[in-house]
Amino acid sequence: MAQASESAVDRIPYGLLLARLGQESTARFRRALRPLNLGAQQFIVIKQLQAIGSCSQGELADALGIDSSNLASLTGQLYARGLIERNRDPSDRRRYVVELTTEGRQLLTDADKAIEAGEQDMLNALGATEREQLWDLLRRMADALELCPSTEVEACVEAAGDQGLAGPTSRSQ
Amino acid sequence: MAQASESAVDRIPYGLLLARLGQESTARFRRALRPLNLGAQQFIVIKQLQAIGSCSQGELADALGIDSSNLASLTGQLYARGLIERNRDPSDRRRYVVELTTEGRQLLTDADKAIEAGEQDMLNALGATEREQLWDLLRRMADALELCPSTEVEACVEAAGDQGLAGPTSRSQ
DNA sequence: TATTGTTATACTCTATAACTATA
DNA sequence: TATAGTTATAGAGTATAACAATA
Repeated sequence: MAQASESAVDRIPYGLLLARLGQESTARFRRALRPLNLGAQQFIVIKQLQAIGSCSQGELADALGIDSSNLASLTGQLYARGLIERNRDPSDRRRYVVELTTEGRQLLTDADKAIEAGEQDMLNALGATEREQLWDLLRRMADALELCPSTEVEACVEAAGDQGLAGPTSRSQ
Repeated sequence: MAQASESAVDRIPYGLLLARLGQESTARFRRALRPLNLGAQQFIVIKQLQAIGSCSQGELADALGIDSSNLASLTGQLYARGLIERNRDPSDRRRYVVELTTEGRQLLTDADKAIEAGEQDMLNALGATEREQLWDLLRRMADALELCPSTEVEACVEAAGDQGLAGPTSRSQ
């Protein structure tokens, strides 16, 4: 492995590239979503909710790596706007089960359109194959960090191996 | 489970993955750098400065995609702490030429060590070859967006417009 | 007592406009 | 007039602690 240890200087660290690219992406979200009166974090929350389906606020906060206290205010705003529904879990009344409403899904459709252009523009330098590569690499990083799960299962399973072990949605932590 | 509008749903968009991964990376920077009393953005600024060498604040702001008004306060803090030097460009006294000081370089060495663990942890899911792939893909995206240039040349390229000559900023490398 | 979610608060980061000093 | 940088300010995002209700 030629990890260029000659000088720690020559390369901007991965995390820095990731941080800047992420900030750029967030900025594009903000600009694109402003006409919809939707904040970047609000979008991220409902988009994630769309991906994993209904879950508790704690699970959602965990999936997004957002502090639960901050998620509380986000879900509060989304609920006030009728984009999500919140119901107490009958088996544990402390838990709030959150879920997209029809309005939420509709807005998400508009939001997806709104961010499309900026999205494509950011990927402009890469060909189709490379985009797939990038997707795969980012997804695997996110999976390993338990960030932005694609399915409800991933959201709840700790570090269960990807193969076979998918049995019951054991929720132990 | 209703097969609801999954049409455009199937995938979390690139930008969302990028945004979350970037936020995670920034969060790790913050935690790792706190003992050094260095903010994430402060680190990003001096790290970028290390990469491209001395340049004007405007060029630096442009390279990082940070608004120049915000960069002004960042460089103010860094200067107050003796991490960077600021000198007026003799040929245009409006311009501030910023540059790392010896102390700045030293702190950067410590900062690099501090973020190392979190950096590796984030890349844990990827093998050596895949890390190189990821680096290449991210770098090309950033290059196309003129973000986080690796060299001074890249940082100044966009400034090509009102120039009849390469001017005083040209410094081959 | 531990956990789910809420409120409050402080801090960091981002965006915009008004201002200065040079050009 | 236009440009480089600064200041001020409002808004968005993050981190922590204290709290209520439930388990």
